Amino acid sequence: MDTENIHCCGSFSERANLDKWIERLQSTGIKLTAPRQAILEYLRNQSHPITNREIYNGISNDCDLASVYRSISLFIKIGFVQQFDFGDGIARFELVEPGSHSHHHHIICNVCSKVIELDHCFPDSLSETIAKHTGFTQITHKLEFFGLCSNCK
Amino acid sequence: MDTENIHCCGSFSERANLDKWIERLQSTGIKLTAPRQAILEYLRNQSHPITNREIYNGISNDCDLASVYRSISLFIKIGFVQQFDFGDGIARFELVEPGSHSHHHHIICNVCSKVIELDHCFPDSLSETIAKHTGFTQITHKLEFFGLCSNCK
DNA sequence: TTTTAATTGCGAATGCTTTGTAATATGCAT
DNA sequence: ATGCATATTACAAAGCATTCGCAATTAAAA
Repeated sequence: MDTENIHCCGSFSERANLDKWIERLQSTGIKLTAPRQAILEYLRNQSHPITNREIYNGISNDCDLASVYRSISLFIKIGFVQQFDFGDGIARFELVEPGSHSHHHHIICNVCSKVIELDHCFPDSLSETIAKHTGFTQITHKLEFFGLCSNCK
Repeated sequence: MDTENIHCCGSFSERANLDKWIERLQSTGIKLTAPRQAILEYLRNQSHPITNREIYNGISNDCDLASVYRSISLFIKIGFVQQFDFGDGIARFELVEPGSHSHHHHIICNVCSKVIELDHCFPDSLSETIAKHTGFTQITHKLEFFGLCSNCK
């Protein structure tokens, strides 16, 4: 067992943070189950998008893989989780911290798959131009960057 | 059968255009086979990215599905074809017209899946900023827009 | 025409994801 | 606390895009 994790998960503020997620979950009317708690807690400790299988491996005996898929779908539906696509055919997921600036993108190294979170994005005027030009409304976008990280160049 | 296609495929300039692709293919040293010709010709008549299965259905008895996958991979490797990802887990492909402005994106209707090609993109300065900020080099990006088209709104 | 190597078709396998179902656990009312 | 109605789970199997192995075929060079 890993002392860093003992410290991390045992601290007061971290525990309080998890409780907030549990409260939010219960306020939606859906049931609080052991798998959902385990998944939320595991997601909370990640700094990059992770796959369903990574979640499953991370919480191992606590939950079946199919239940991870179902829980994640549910979390997306209620806005707890955001899906990202790094172009390798495997969906990745990240917790959406309430109140934070959740809109962001990533840059992924083509060689070692290192991921860095980005706050950068293009100005809204681009979407507005596209709206005018195409007649589309409620425009969203998926944007990810790729390249060679400083270690692999 | 569709008169528009008869006109399109039978015209002199269109035939010349196909011949150009065949010449380019042969100049790379790889073999000119019936499946590859059929796939190139089918791709040439599309105005939006299409899936491997759509190609297979479009050329039907001329080629096995596995060969479509293999040919498309090859075409990507030699720069004839570009891959796009619309977020539904099915890869889509488009012919790269030589000499044309090939870098572009799409906007896809969330309801009816209508696709419109876009020339719009953000300025290079964004990638440069990200390069400075992350230390990454050779930065590329994947960008697609989503929304409600004028028919579905 | 012969030769050689690339390419194909076919079937099977892979890997991510979804679904059906009987058993179980949750939240609520009592 | 206890029982009930229902959501949720584990497990197994299926679905679907994609890849792979291999013998038969075909294109291009000799």
